[in-house]
Amino acid sequence: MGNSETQTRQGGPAGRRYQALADILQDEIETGVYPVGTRMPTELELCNRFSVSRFTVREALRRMIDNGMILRRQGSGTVVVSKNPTTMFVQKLSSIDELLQYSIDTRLKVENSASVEVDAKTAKMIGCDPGDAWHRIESVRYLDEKSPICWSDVYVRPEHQNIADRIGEDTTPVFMVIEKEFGVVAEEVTMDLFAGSIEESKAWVMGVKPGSPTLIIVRKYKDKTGRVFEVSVSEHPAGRFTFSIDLLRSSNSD
Amino acid sequence: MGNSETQTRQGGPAGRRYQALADILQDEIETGVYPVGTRMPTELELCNRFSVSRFTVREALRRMIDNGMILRRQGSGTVVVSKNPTTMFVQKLSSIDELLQYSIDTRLKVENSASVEVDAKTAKMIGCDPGDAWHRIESVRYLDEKSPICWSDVYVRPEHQNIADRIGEDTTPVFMVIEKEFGVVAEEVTMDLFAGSIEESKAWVMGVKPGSPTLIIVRKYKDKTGRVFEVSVSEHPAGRFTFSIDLLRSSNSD
DNA sequence: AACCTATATACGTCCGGACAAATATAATTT
DNA sequence: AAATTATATTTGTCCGGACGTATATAGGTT
Repeated sequence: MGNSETQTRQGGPAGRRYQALADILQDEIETGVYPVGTRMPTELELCNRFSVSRFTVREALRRMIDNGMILRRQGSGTVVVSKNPTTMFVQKLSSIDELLQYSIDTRLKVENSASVEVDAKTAKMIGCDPGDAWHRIESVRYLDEKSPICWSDVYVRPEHQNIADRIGEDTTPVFMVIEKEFGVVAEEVTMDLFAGSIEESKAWVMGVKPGSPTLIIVRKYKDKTGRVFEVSVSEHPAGRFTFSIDLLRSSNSD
Repeated sequence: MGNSETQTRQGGPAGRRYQALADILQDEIETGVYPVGTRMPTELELCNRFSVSRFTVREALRRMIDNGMILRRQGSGTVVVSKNPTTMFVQKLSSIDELLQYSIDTRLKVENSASVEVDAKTAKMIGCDPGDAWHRIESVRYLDEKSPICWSDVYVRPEHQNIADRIGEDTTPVFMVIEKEFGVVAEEVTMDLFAGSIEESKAWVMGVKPGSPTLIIVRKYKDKTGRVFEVSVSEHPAGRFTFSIDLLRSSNSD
């Protein structure tokens, strides 16, 4: 990268200099020049070695941050945290509806609402201890009057139990009602999807044969302290519902 | 932002100037000063209006890009694409394994490999026209010798059919073999999950009763032109497999 | 040895300037 | 009017410099 006279990139490979540098550094990490856990050269050292400005170095490192290969801390330095670029694919959810994957005109109808002590089986499914006190709202989600999509058991904390009255009023998701009403914010949502058989009581409501296949989705909503403030267990009889995910290769242009 | 004398941030609110600017601009977008679909002021105009350098403006706009509010194109300008910061929840897949959700020590065993013309039912499932020519690789994924996890039908383009020999050699995912072998790159992956009943022939191999519930996952791999170059249909008998998604509220400060 | 302090180090923020590359616009030609 | 060309506009890349702020290190104190 001879840069004696000016910086006019004449003769250069039409390339982004920082990208070329990022490629080199990534390669050096992969080949073990900078092992994971160790510290990389400082910005100034990289500037001197490659005869580029700090801007170029920082731009290169910025990309490597996005790729999850390095981690930087002011005053400390740059640490290698991964040998190969991570976050290959990214899913972006642009709205709550995409998260829940229901069109806004579906509606919950509450079948039952009561405080319960969860049994062992449920405790395992929703990820709490047996005997914990939760308020369970049993409901059915309808597309229209005659078309039940899924059975949904919503578990909320006892102190939030009065939100049960609000369910079905409009199409607002339950966790958003809690957010608005009690000020908690869902910082993390985990979803588990697996297949199962529908039990007799629910099968009757859903209009399918007992034991027929269902897609079970367990959603756990956590606030920033990591405390789960809502768990929902939805059972979708086969053919009623498809869960779709669209993953795009992250545009970090490796 | 009175900045008449110098840039030495003396008296300044200890603040990141670009962040303050980003906040202002985001607020102006939300309040309709720059409606969605219209073009925002140029960098130079923002520099003048706020008496900051281009660096600061670009840094602010960069954050708004990450938030999905604006879109920029060289030579063209900056367009508002969203009123409020989108991507409320972001899923990051740190590796291919997370995408496939199998630990690296699972292994595919090919049961059958042949060119087929897809029938109507399969065509609908994998999203192509009936009669289209694909090469189908039927296989079973094992955790160890005795533990089948799922049945997997992998459809690849006829011109890629010879990769069938490579499956099972190591634990590399099929689409990565195609990527490496033929140079195509998966730019987008869509996944559909739903419940179904396992058919008799597969049930026998998987060691479950015919008609028992399964989690069916259909994965479509597209290159950058949008052409699907691989479709895999995996059937996981109930109890064998859980698909987990972890969504984090995107940390774009706001 | 444990604690505090001064210093050096390294990343973060911000400026001004310059040229490159892509796009849009205006002018010209056909 | 349509197509082509020239020009202006706008973002992208890159430089050198300056100072702020957080962290680590070395030194001194208790």
